[in-house]
Amino acid sequence: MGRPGLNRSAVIAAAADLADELGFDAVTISVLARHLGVRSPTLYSHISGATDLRTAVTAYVLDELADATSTAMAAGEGRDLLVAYADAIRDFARRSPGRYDATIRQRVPPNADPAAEITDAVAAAITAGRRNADLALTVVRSYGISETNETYAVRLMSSLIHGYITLEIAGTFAHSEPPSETTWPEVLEDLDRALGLIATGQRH
Amino acid sequence: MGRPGLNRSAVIAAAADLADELGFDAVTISVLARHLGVRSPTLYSHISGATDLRTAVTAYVLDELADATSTAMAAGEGRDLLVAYADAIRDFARRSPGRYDATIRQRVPPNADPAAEITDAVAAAITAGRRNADLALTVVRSYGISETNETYAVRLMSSLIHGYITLEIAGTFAHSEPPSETTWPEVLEDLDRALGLIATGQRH
DNA sequence: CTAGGTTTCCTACAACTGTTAGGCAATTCG
DNA sequence: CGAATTGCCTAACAGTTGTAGGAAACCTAG
Repeated sequence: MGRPGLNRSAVIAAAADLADELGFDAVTISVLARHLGVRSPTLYSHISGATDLRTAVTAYVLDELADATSTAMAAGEGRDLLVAYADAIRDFARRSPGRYDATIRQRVPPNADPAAEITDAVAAAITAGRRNADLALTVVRSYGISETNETYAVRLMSSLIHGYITLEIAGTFAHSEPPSETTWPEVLEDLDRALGLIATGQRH
Repeated sequence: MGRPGLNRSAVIAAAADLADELGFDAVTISVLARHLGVRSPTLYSHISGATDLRTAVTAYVLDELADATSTAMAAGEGRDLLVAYADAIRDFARRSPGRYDATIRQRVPPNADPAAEITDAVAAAITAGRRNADLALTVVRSYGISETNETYAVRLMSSLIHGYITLEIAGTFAHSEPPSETTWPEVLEDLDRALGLIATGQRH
C-alpha cells in the first residue's frame, strides 16, 4: 500500500537526535526537513505542525527517560534506589541535553489558554509524564514514607534533583571548586538523610 | 542633540514587561515593535538584533532580581535570612514569570561556540549573575558555614530553591494535594536543617 | 531665527520559516 | 498489468529577522 518512506516515529526520533546536536530550540521544521533530505512541506504528512512536533518529541523523550530510569531501578531500595534513580536522570541529561531540555520545556505560558486543545501528542506527553511521576513515587515509598508525606517527599526530591541538573547543565557550577562531580554525591547524601527523617517522622 | 524617542533602556524594559504578558519566547523584534508603536527596523537603532535583545533582557532582569532579593535580606541571619531570601525569589518568579524565565534561559546550547562573542549585554548578564551568586553566598555564610563547604552549601540551596520554583511554575504541583503553598515552608525547613548540619560539621 | 548636526524613524528589500493547496510519481496489491 | 494508495514535490503566501538608505524632527550654535 503506497511507497515506503518516512513515518511519524522516524520523524520524531530524528527530531530528538537533532535536539541533542543543535539544542531543542533549533529543531525547526525546515532544519529537520533538510536533515532528513526532504522538503519542508513533506513533513506535514507526518506531523501537523511545529507545536505538534515539539510536543511529540517531549512525549517521546519522556518515555525514553522513564525507560532508562526504570531499568536503572531494577533492584535496591532506600538509599541505593535513590542513587540509582537520580544517577539515571543525571546521566540521561548529560548524555542528551537536548532531550532533557525537551522534558522541562513543556511549560505553560503565562496566560495559557485554559481550553487548549488536547491533541494526541499532548495526551501522550501527559501519560509519559505520569510514568515518570510514578517512578519518583516508587523511590519515596521504598523509604517507607507514609501516605501523608508522600507528596511532600516527591516534591522535595524532584526539586532538588531537577534543580541541580538544570544548573549543572547551564554551567552554573563550572567556574567554582570543587567540581560538580564531587558535590553531586553529597547532594544525594543530604537528600537521603532528609527522606529518612521524613520516613521516621523525626521532622517538625 | 537629536530628537527624543526610544532608547535602549526603554526598549529592554518594555521587552521585560512583554515577557511577563506573553512569555519570554513570544518576545520577538516584530511583536515588541508593534507594542511600542514603531516599525521593526526602528528597533535596530537601539539593539543589535534578537539575541542581543534577549541577553539584555536577561541582564536587566537579573539586576531586578538581585535588587528585590537584596532588599528583602535587609535584616536577619540564619533561618530568617534564608526564608527572606527564598521567599523574595519565589515572589519574584510568581509575580513575573516571564522575567524569571529570562533568568534561567540563559542557557548554553549543546555545542556552544567556545569563542562566542562577549557583547556588552553578555558582560552585563555575567555581572548581574555574580551579584545574585554573592547574595546566595551571604545567606550561606550567615549560617557560619566554613569556606570549605561554602560552595557545596550554595549549590544545595540554589538547586532546591530553583528546582522547586521551576516545577511549581510549570504546574507540576498543581494537581496533587497538599497545595504548593503548604509544602514550600516545609522545603525551607528541611533546607534550614541541612544548612545547620553543614555549619556544625555534623555531616559525613 | 536660522543653519548644522544628530538622532529617530520610515520605506524598500532580501532571506528564511511555517503553512496550505494541489499535482506528479513510485510502490504495492489484486 | 492496472489501480488505489501513499510519499514527495513545486508553487505560493504570510510573518519574522535583518540591511540599506533616505526623510523628518529635534537641539544647539551662531
